[in-house]
Amino acid sequence: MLVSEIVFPIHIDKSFDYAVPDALAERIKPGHRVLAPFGSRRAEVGVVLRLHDGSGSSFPLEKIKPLASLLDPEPALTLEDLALADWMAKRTFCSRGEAVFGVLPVGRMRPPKRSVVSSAVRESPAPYGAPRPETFTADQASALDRLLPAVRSGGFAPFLLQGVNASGKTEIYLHLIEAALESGRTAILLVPEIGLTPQTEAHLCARFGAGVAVWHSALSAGERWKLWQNARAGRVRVIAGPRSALFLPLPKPGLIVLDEEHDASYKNDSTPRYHARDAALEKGRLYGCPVVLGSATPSMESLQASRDGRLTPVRMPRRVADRPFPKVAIVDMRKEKGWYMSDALVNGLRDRLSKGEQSMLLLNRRGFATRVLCKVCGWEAQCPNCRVNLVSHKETAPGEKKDPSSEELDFGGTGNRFSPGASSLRCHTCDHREDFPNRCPSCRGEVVSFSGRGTQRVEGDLRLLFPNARILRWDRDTTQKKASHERAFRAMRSNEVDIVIGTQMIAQGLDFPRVTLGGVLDADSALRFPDFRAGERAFRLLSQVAGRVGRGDVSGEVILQTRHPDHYAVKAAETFDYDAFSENELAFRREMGYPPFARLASLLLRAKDDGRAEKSAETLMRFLEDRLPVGAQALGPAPAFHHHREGSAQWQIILKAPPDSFDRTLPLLKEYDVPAGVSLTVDVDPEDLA
DNA sequence: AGCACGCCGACT
DNA sequence: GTCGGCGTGCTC
Repeated sequence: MLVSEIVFPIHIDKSFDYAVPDALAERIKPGHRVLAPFGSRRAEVGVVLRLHDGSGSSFPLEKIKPLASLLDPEPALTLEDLALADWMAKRTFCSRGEAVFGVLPVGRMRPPKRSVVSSAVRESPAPYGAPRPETFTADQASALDRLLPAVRSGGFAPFLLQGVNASGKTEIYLHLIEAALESGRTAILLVPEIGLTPQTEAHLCARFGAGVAVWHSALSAGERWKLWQNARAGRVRVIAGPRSALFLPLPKPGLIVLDEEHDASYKNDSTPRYHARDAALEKGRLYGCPVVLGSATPSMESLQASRDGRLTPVRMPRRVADRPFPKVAIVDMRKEKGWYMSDALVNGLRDRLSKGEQSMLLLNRRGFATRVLCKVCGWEAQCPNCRVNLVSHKETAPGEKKDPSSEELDFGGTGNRFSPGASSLRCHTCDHREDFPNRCPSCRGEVVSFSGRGTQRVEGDLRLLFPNARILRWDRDTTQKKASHERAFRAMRSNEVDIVIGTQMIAQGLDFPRVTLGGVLDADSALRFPDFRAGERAFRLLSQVAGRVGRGDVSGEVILQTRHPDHYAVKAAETFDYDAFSENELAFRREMGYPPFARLASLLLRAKDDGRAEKSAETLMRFLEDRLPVGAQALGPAPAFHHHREGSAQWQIILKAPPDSFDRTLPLLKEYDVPAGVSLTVDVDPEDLA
């Protein structure tokens, strides 16, 4: 009897044996998607791991059921993909089934009834594509000398391309992609979640025309399916997209590029919690193709890997056209009396307005006021689920706007008058929403007040300060709709904006040549985060803002407002000195035993009842302490950063072990029985410790 | 992960 | 008296 070993996308680490009907026996292969009866479910999607004659089956053969059907004519996964899933299951501590479906972005989709006929993958090249440059800078030329031979000859080769902002990394990527295509292979370009700018897309289309596809997270199921089919049929030669684009089935991959490799969005935030950087390297190893990690400010992990010889370093230290770095001014806010905008910043804004140049302000908090409280009794608005501060948001009153489709890009004067009636309170952790209270819910007093400042409030202040300026707010609230990113981008490029105020998302990768002033309103916000990566994130944020400024012909200026002007991350950002920063940072990580000199796993125990969660964490702690290999530590248990979340309580244990013993530490968890009513989440190599 | 089976509270 | 809460146990 022919028996197939099937996995399902479920959290148990088991495979299930099914009999293969004779009609399928000839066609079925490992990697095939199948439909099979599973428990009470009539037809569940599973994937074939292997086929055997049944003699090795651990399940009584007389009890096995037959498969219902094959879902696709050909296997959805190659043997290499299955190997990649095996790697992922071990690496991220998930089940094989979860990993298999993790490397299959169309996993549970059913093929449409009518077969998908597809022509061009992508419409005509977009408008502002750059022509292929005739010459390269010296840095670009020497980088290509190192990278091109690896792409042309094929075979696994891992690189770290460290190029300062505006050193011309994108051009290197395009050139390498071209080389991969010329040798008859395909290329994958990974970008951060919000990092695929219309520019990059346009560059790719202009250069490679049809055959370029973009894997958006916003694609509909049908579009995903179609793109996946097109990729496997060989109609896609270049794919660009966020982390899951890595798993599109391009035949003969010849190059994987991971741009902004330091970016936290490469870590998948649900099971399987893989890091696309590690997965890309593993895929390159399995398929035999070069992998290029690019960044202006590499992660400490990749930097250390390049020092250990696990990545080949390639550096581009100079900006194109020897464009000068912007002048960076650090403003010590402890010496500023009064307002959150320093005189230097206000004067800078006024100056750019008079010259018709653009300014960009960064504040890492959206909404209006970050805290809402009662001045009489001290009550403070908190999320009922998460017990974190609720943030007030001004809502657009119905009827206030004539054209609802343009409401998120509002250049009109809504003013700064705060009207509680048109406000809501929102939880930024779980998205709980409620109305702004007219009276204090606790003491019925009328003086409900607010403090702290988000982008919405700054936007209002700017409108009061500069009534004639065209101001654009750019954050998650204003870019919820599909086209709004693109529209904001075009508004900036076509000079319809004088001042843009936004969160993180404006600091990344965008190229606005007219911006000559950058301001970071609160440079310390990243430093305050209780995490060992706080310094790294702060330095990167500051240098990213600086990198957005002065990209045109006019040189730029950056103002960093801080209360820690002497912090090494701030000092290093002042002089664009990644090397100085990373020396300090690596020394700190080594001393404290943090990554990259150790590996971490965050263990989260969650239960309805706080006491039960705590107790189970203590039990797990004792279990681990009795079994940990030398050098490994378990820290905690402590209330998790988000102690209360969606009605449950969470306790956390941090596992910490030197890289060589980490792999022996993790499997201990398999032997631990999680008590009833408690759930254990394991996040290996967490990007943040929450 | 789902989904069914199985034992205790507030409603027609 | 039922409808339904979610604890727990199983899926080839």
